[in-house]
Amino acid sequence: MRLSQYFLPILRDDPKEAEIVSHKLMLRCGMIRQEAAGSYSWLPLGLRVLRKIEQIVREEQNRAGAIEVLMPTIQPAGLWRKSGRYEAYGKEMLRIKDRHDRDMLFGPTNEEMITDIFAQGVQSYKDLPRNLYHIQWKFRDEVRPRFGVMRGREFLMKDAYSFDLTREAGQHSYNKMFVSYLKTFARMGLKAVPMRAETGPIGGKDSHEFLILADTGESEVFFDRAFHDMDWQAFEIDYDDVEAVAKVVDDFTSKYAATSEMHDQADYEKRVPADRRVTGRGIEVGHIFFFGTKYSEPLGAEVQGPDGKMVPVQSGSYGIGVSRLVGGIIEASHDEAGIIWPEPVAPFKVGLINLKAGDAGTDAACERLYHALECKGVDVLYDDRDERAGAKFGAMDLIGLPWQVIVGPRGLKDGIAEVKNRRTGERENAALDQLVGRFAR
RNA sequence: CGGAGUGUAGCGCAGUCUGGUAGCGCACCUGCUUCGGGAGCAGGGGGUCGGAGGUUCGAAUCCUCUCACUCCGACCA
Repeated sequence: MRLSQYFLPILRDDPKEAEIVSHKLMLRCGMIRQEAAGSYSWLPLGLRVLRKIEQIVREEQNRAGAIEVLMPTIQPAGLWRKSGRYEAYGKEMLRIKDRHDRDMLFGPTNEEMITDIFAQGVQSYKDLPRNLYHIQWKFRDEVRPRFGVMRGREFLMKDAYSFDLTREAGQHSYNKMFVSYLKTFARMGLKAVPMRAETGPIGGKDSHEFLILADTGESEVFFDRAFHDMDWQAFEIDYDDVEAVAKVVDDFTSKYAATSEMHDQADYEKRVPADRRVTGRGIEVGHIFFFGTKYSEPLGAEVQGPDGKMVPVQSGSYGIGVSRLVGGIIEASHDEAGIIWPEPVAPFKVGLINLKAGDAGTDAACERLYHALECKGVDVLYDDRDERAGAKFGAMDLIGLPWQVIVGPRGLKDGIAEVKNRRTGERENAALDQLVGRFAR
C-alpha cells in the first residue's frame, strides 16, 4: 500500500478524551474513530490488526477442534425467556422491538442460541463431543464504557461452546480450550496468565480468566514469578491426548495466580515464596467457563445415551475479546514514540520510507523494492509522500510496523538501504538486492 | 446509577466572568527556499460557537430547557 493513497488520518496531539495509552495511540494512528460512547468505527489500519487477531484466534480454535458458525447479532427474546436470563441480564442487555412489536435483543452472548442450534442438530451421544464457535459483534450496554476498545459497548468477541455427554468428557473440552488459549495469546506475543475466576452472570462451576500482564491493566493481580519462566511459545500438543492436555492445564493452574477478587493472601503466602511473589496489573482478554447443564436443561438440549436414556449435555463456554485484544496488545507493547506491533498482528510487516520523494534515484529504488516486496506477498506500507524525513520517521515509529526499510540518497550510492527494527531500535545496512529475500517467507 | 466536568475549524485550545466584526497553534491549500529525526518565509481556505427557545438594538458570552461526550466511584468479554 502506498501511504499517499491510503486512508491514515494521523493526529499529532493526543485527543483529550483518551486516558490510557492504547486509546491515545489508536486514535493518533487513525485506527479507530469514536461514533458514540463505547462504539467505534474501525479505520483501515485498525481493521487490519483486528482481522489479523481474528484470524489467529480462528486458526487456533479450528486446531483445537472447534467448528466455526455465525449467529446473528439480533436475537429474539424467546430463547432468553426460556433460560431465565431475559430478566436476569438486566439493563446491560440492549432490548429492542421490531415492527411487529416483537421483543428482540442485541446479543450480549450466545449460550441460548447455540444451545438451541445444537439441540436441533444433535440427538445421539455418538455425535459428541462438539464445540461450536463464532466470531461476532456483541453489544453490552455498559454503564460506563471507557478506555477505547478495551471497554466498548459494541465489541468483537469469539465465543465457543462445548457439548459433552459426561462431566469428564466436558473437562477435556474445557482443557482443550484452556491450552488453545495459551497458544492463541502466545502467537500474538502475549503472556496471558490463566487465573481462577468467579463465574459471574454466565454462571457455572469451573472458570478461568486469562490476563495479559500490563501496567495499565484494570485488574490487580497476584501471581508467582514462575509464570515468567514458563514455556509460553506455541508448544505442540495432540489435542486428542487427554492426559497431555490435562498436564498442561495442571502445570499452569498449579502455580498461584489470582485477581484481587479471588485473591487469598494466606494461600498466596503459603504457596509462593516471598521472593517470587509478584503484584501487578492485568487486562482480561479471555474467559472460560464450565457450567454443566445450566443451559442444556432449561433449553432441552438432550441426547440419547448408550443406555437409551435422554440426558442433558454438559457444556462450557469460552470467550476471547478480539477487539479488546487490539488495545491490550498496545498496552503491553509500546514506547514513548508509539506502538510496537508484534509481527503476527502487525497491520503491515514492513514500512518502506523514501527519504527523498521526488528524487529520481530514490524513487526508482523504492518503486523496485515496493513492487518486489508486494510480489512476494510481504505486507508493506510505502511512505511515498513528499514529506520531510523527520515526519516520516515519526509517523512510522508511531504506527509501529515491526520493520522499517529506509532508502535515501546517502546509502543508495553504495547500493544499500537501512533496516530498522522498531522494537529494539537496532539499525543495520542491507544491500538493496538482498532486502526482498530477507522479508519474504 | 451517584458525584464532577466539557461541548468554539480535522486535532489541541483561548475568548464566556464584564454582551459589540470569532481568534491562536498544529494540520490543510499555493509559491519560493530547504530537505537523514516532526523546517523557514510569504500568501490562502475552512467554524449556523452541540441543539431549541428566550432576554436584548445586538448573544459564543446572560436566562430556561435539551442533547452529547469525558472523568471519579459502584459494576463488567
